[in-house]
Order: sequence, then structure tokens, then C-alpha cells
Amino acid sequence: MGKNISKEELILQTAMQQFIEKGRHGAKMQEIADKAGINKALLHYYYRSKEKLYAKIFEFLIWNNVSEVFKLFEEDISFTEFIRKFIYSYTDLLNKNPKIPMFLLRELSEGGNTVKAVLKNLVDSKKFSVEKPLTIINTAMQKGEMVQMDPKQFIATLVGSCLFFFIAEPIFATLFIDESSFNRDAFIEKRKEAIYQTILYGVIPRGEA
Amino acid sequence: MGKNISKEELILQTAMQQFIEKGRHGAKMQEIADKAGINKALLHYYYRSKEKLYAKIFEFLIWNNVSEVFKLFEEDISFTEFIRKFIYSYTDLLNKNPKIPMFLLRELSEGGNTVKAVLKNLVDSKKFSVEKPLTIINTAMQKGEMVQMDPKQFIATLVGSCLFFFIAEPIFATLFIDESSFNRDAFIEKRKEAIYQTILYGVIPRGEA
DNA sequence: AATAAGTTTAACCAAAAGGTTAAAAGAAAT
DNA sequence: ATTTCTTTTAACCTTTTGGTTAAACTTATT
Repeated sequence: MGKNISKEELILQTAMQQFIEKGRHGAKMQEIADKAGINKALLHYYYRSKEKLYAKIFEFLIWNNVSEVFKLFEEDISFTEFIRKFIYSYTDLLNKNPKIPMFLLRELSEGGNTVKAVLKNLVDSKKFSVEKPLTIINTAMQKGEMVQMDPKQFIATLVGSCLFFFIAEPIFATLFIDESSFNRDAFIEKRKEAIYQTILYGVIPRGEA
Repeated sequence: MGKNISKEELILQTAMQQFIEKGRHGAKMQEIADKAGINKALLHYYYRSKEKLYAKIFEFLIWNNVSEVFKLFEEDISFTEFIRKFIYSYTDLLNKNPKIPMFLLRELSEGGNTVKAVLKNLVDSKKFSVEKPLTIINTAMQKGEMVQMDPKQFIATLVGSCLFFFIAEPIFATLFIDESSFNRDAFIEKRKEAIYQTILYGVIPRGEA
């Protein structure tokens, strides 16, 4: 583990883990301090209050993740290649930190003042152009590479399919997976291809190979 | 509002709302009492502790919802009709109480002892047969009505597509929807058909109309 | 070496939150 | 009517938790 990390940074990292795991109310300042191996007063020395610490972390995570997702819309590739690339890359992104999506969605759902303020900021920045993904989809429809469909509906299906396993893993695994023979990594790998096949053939014009 | 409701039931309903909205840690006993218009001691008189109250509610909600979903696998209809029916009914189910899915998934993610115990109970009861949905899908594949695919992958795509909007509405709406012209109910109605079209053509053998 | 500035801690504090109690109020049984 | 049992409350208690403080310790500055 990094030894050259400052206490300030160590607190942030540890707090992030705790907030991600337990949420805004479930995470406790004392526990963060203990896990980081430092005195609780240091948390306040560097970040003033729990709310401010939480805000910093939530803001960091949502900006980071939203921008990573929007980056996936930037590449200039064919429509089918875009679908494939998006599914594969987004799944990898989710799998890199599998608890972050639930954290973000949970906090967004709860939607207190801090969350609202961060979200407003994010929108007002105009850094995340909705035009790009919409254009990709609309162009594909114009070119006849995709059936007619509200782009928002398409995006919801695409993202929802990728997201599901990471959001619902506990109940999904409990109900459908017999642990002895389950290889999580392999399942996720196969997940990508399954989503790709389903969505690709689900939206390209019927009768095309 | 119902006047003939017992205090015991009133507490349960009010607590349910609060837990759903704010989660296990976010909900407060005092606030539940206030919202129900009764003394806080009554909560303990009827339910002993916050944890027990929470357990009762979580147990009720997960049993109820899991069983409602599994009911959708019971009907004896054609494969394409099954897909259609599942998507339409499950979306309606989600929309009836749009905050419950996030509550359940959130709590399942956090997964404390109470949650684990309830979940173990649910599995051990064997009341929810995984065989049924798996059989529907396997049979369709045998009959050549569906391409070859791990049934678990198919279910993940199906459920994930339906779930997404209700789990991610705050951020999805913020990013993609301009409020002035958005009709939520209409979007959900169109959502059903969009999912149906995508998944149906995504999994039936290529070249079929 | 002395001093000043920043860092870290142990000990406290105050507010919030879960939980208890004893008594009052209401309903049921005699 | 009186007693008994259940329901409901106000007041109180205890623990948890976020936050503060003053002093000790480090590190830079002169």
C-alpha cells in the first residue's frame, strides 16, 4: 500500500470506501477515522464536517463517472461498432468499481440538498453533451442502420442491461446462481457478448444478418 | 384516508414510507412517530426496536415483490407472448410503487445481518421456483424460437431493461429529459413497447419477422 | 538553538436518536 | 360501579455520534 500518501488523501480514500459501502447515513466519522488509523479530529481539521466530506466525495464520484460514460460516446466509429464498444467498455468500467453505481443511484434517489446542488452544477457546466449520443442514434436511424425508436428508449435499454448485474448482484445471485460452480468474472465476460447480441439484433432492421 | 386503521397498522405503513424513502439509517423513529401522529413509545410498544420494525418491513416488501415477479413466470403462454406479458406487467408493477425497487436493492447491497437472515429464509422456503423461468427459456431454445443463450443472461437483460428507468430516474431525467415537454406516464408506456421490440428481435432467430 | 507554523491527539461537549418507565386514559370484564 | 387489562402518553435515560478544544508533537524558518 502507498506509504507516501498524505493524511488528507488517506482520509478521502477511506471515507470514500465507507460512504460507498454504507451510504451517507450509514457511514460514521469515528469508523472512518479508525479505518484510516488516525484521530477523528483530523477529519474535521481537513474537511470541517461530515456533510462537506460527503459532498466532496459525491461530487468527485459523480463527475468522474458521468464523464467516463460520456467519453464512450466520443469515438467516431460505425453504429454497430459503437454498440459493441459501449457495452464492453461500460461493463468494464462498472466492474472496476462494482459498488459505485449503487452508491451513486442510491444517493441520487435520496436526493438531499447537497446532491441537488452537485447535480445542478454538473448540468450547468454543460460539459456533458447529450447531443453526441442522440446524434449517433439519430444518424443510425436516418441511414437505415437502426429501426425507428426514441433514442432515450434505446439508451435506457442499453445502459439498463449493462447496469443490472452490478446493481442487483446480491438478489440475482441468491436466486439464480448456485455458488459452487459460479465464476463471476466469466459471467461478466459472457454478459458483454449476450447484451451485444441481444441489443444489436434488437435494433437493427429485421432481416439483416 | 382510512379512519378504521389500527395504530399498529398505521405505524407499519408510516414506517414503510419512511424506510423506503430514506433507508434503514436515514429513517428516524421520532420522525415516523410524528408522521403517524402518535407517541414514539408506541413504536416500541408494538415493535420493540427499530431493527425489528425494519426487519418486518423489509421482509414484507421483499417477499411481496419477489413473489409478484415470480407469478409472472407462471402463465402458460407462447414464448413471444411471455416476453411481452412479462415486460408489460413487470413495468406496471414497478410503476405502482416506483421507489420500492431502489429500496430493496439498496438494502440488499448493504446486506446487514437482518437482510441476510430474511434472504436465507426466502431461499430456504423454496417458494420461488427458479426452474419455471429457466424452463420457459430453455424450452424456447429447444423449439428454435430463441437463439442459444444462457437463460440467466437473458433474464438479466430483460429485468435490467425494465428496471433501469425506475432505478436511475433522477440522473436519467436530469441528463436526457427537458422537463417542460416530458410526459412521464407516456414515456413509461412507450418504454414497454421499446423494450419488447428490442428484446424480442434481439433473441428470436435472425431472419424471422 | 529558538521560534513559528502546521499537524495530530486525547479528552470533552452537545445534540441527536433509540429506548424505557411510570402514570394516565380507555376499553373490557366482573 | 368496580376492577382488570390494554393502549397511549409525557418525561426521562443511555448510547451514539458529529463536532470542539487545548495541549503535545513535528516540521519548517530564522
